[in-house]
Amino acid sequence: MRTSKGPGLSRHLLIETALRLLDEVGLEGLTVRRLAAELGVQSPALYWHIRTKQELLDGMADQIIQDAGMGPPREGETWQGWLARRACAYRGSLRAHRDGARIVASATRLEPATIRLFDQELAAMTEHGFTPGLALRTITALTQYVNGFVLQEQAECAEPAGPPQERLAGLEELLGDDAPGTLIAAYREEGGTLGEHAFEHGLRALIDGTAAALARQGPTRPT
Amino acid sequence: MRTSKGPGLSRHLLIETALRLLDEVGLEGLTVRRLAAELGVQSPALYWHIRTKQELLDGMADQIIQDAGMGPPREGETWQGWLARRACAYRGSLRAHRDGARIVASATRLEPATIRLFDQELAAMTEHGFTPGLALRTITALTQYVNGFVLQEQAECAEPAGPPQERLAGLEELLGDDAPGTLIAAYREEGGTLGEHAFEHGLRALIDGTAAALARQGPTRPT
DNA sequence: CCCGATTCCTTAGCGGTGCTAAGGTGTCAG
DNA sequence: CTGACACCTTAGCACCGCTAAGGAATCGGG
Repeated sequence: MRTSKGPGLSRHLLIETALRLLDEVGLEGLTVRRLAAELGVQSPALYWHIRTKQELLDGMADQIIQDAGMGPPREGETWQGWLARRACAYRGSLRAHRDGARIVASATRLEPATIRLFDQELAAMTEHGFTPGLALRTITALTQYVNGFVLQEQAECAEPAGPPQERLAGLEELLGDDAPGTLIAAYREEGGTLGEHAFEHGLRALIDGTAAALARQGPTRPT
Repeated sequence: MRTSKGPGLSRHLLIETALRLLDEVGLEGLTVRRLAAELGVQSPALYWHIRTKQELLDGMADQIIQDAGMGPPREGETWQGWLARRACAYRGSLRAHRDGARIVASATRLEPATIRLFDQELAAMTEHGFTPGLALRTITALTQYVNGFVLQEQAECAEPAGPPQERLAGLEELLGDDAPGTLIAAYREEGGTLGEHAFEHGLRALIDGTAAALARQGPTRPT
């Protein structure tokens, strides 16, 4: 399989290939042997570049987070606009790979570079009047919200049932015919189960609520 | 091990025992063989009562959710107070079992009874002026927020590092000494990483933001 | 130029996993 | 008494993450 000399493999190549393979076979199908085959190599070869499979998953999670292209707000951007853009970019990055949210949620340790980026974001928020603690609480809440949301999104579309109509039909016979069926009405009102509407609702609520908390804590150094 | 006659096993007993075992050995240690041993039985015996391990996990998730004791608001309770109480109860139920959030997040299907309860909650919200869609968006956002939050909480306390101090020391050498270190300041300001403060921040923000959305959508039938 | 050290991959295999096939044993209806 | 059924056992398959040991290639120092 391999053509010439040189190291051939590398930690980064493992992560890149694993992310590509993930889209094909999903998290359950992503085994060390399968990844090795994809790289034209025997499975123990991978353990020269990673200590454990979890370390590979951590690397994949870090890559997904980095790919979101987050970071401090741009010049002239309000913190509200920045947080919204950041959350959407993060969600997009999670959704860019099959089971992306599960990968990130299962990560145990992130790269120092990622944590430093994180730190810069917090620092930027303090310049907008945030206390360090409030800044941390805010992005923690936002991050966990996005994680949970995409986790659910990807869990649903992984099920065999065709998302839009079949699920609704199943619901109708589930709830008694005489039941109020508010869930069904809600499904009809929304497009599918969740979707953009639900995400933006929670996102806007979190940001607006944070603005209120910011005003509450102490309107020092407004920007 | 088993003493007498009778079926001995049952789907419900499997789930109950699995939840107890989960607290001992964690999700990684929860294997079919281990659970069978706990029940004094050979592992294939379990497959008479469940079709697959995933079905067992689904049952466990459903049990965890049921144990939260959710449901429509009490008499005289504001919907804000109800949502807050509900979210806290849900979080408590997730945290009541080791890896509880991971169990619920990995669930693919819930019992009809649980979905009906869900439907009743939505119906109650419409009586407070919510549109079915807004009601669904709201509890979806809240649920996903709690899921993500507890997932992170339980992922952290599972790590070997002593949560309070060691983590902080590790951070200090991670970020350069000359860096602003807003993260460190935030950690100091908060107790630990996350905790009650951060959870309540997001919770309050979501509820307040929902109130704004409710007022925005149409102040019909206020209560 | 040779030779030991180092890097990177191979073959073989261990203990474990979820799950299935086939067979036994008890209970109970006819 | 007997057949049917519910429930559990023994045996084992295919796969998993990971380790031990060794071989081939490369490279720096004498």
